[in-house]
Amino acid sequence: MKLTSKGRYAVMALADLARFNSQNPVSLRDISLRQGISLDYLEQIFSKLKKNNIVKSIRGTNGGYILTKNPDQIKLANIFYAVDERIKTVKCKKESKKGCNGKLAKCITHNLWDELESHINDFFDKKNLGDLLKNNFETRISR
Amino acid sequence: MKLTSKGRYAVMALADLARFNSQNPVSLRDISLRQGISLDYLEQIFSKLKKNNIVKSIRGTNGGYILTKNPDQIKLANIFYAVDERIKTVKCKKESKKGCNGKLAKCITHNLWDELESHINDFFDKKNLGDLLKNNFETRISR
DNA sequence: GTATACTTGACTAAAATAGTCAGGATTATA
DNA sequence: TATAATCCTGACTATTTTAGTCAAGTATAC
Repeated sequence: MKLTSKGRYAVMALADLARFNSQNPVSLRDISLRQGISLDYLEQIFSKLKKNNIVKSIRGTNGGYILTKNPDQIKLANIFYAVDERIKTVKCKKESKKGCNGKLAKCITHNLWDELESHINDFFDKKNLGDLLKNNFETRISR
Repeated sequence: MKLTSKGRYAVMALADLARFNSQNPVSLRDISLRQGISLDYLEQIFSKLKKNNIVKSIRGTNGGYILTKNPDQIKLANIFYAVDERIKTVKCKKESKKGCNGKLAKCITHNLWDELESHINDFFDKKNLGDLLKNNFETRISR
């Protein structure tokens, strides 16, 4: 299973982008300062986000990044997928036609992980960037 | 997030134990051979399972391990907890009274991880060893 | 008393993660 | 047209985690 800071950073950065995104591009430098994420690391992450068509870039002075879609249309699952956060539970090493680890049948845990995996994928498939912003706002006004 | 082979091995080994457990203790050597898991590694794992009162041990020749309870009473959540597989999603490093990363508010992803965490915990809380054995049996007769 | 099995703690190799660093390309604007 | 702000790319590295291995026991059945 893999679910690490890279995915979290990606979501944080995109949420930041969505909030300060009013037509004008937002620079990674700004995101870096606001979110406390290393600029160099952000560059790595945004390179992947761009390849996956989640953001587009504008170079040069006053350049930066812009979301390609409405925040409501960007699923968290898409984001994780883009930065290589595969929701992968541990697999049996030598799965073959025979089964797991060369045994006759699938190992007893096999279906279990598959089931968990789809659970988590569903979770992220149902949430989009817009939800996150809305949720955050609600939390803030509720105190 | 952490969900690795150690947890999988623990579940596999305990399922094996449950199947071949007819009053008589089952040795780690047998489990090791049947499941293809290193004996030394199993010893580490069972040391934790014993501390957490999931199995009891019988030393000496013909010794081995026995489940302390009925398989139906052993939740997978208990097993993972025992072997230190915490279902921990990535946390914000410097969470303080102020919030995350020294910012004023909680970071926007904060609630998200909490929510995912309880989702996964629920999943493992609802499943027990007995379910797993039953499920595996059903799978096998259904083909 | 010997083989079988549990017990314990330290050690280690490999992989993954979380960055860092260096250099380059593009563009606004002064 | 020079310069600063950006994006862009790939290689490098330190740290942590994972998945073991190894060694030296102790207890017990036979």
